[in-house]
Amino acid sequence: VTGSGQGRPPPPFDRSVLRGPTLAAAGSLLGARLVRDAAGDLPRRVGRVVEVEAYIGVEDRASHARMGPTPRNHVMFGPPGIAYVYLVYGMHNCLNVVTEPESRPAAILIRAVEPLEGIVAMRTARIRGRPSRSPIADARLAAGPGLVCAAFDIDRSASGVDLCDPGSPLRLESRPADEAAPPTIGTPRVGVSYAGEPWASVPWRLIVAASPSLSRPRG
DNA sequence: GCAAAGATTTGCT
DNA sequence: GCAAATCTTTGCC
Repeated sequence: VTGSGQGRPPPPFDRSVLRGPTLAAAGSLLGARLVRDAAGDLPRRVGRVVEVEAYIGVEDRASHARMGPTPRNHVMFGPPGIAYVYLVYGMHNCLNVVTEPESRPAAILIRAVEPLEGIVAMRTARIRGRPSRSPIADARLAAGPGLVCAAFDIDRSASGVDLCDPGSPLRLESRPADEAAPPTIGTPRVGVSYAGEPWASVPWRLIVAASPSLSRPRG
């Protein structure tokens, strides 16, 4: 029905892209939107994906899938488009998007998003339960894998959620058609030196180079 | 059954 | 620049 306000909602992220090669999917994910629907007092939160990391196959010694299916990582061995959320260092949650066909374990870690909507809600979620001293700049609200989950209220209960389902309160949406694909570059992944070579050095961290919301270590 | 390290973030030296 | 916070998962006995 035309003229009835918003028009039809944006399409969810294309699952067939996620079913394909993980590095290509990771490139397509840059510029996409991470969306958390409004809930209670909190309005809708939207962020533009600007930093991701690929973890591909059991042979990738940096991947949680390297030891085969376990209670923690079994989602990685399932169908593409599903969220894999884990707890790291006993305190930070990290959000991944499962890729490639079922039984082939691979995932893309969402390392940083640029806040677009619901910035107040993101700041509220970041500060909740901790007396923050210095103020947080808008662009830095989700500038790291643990911070993305904190700003969007994502924890392990979201593991298994279908991020390509338009009805999911937490989901991915495609980059708007009127927005150009951002220039991107690849760099080594962060915090995986334990994996040894070549896994510690492969340039599977993809970033929107010009973004002010990249995670801290590199820019 | 226990010890060790981890796909991080923050605050202090 | 470095170490603490904090707890789950993994590896080895």
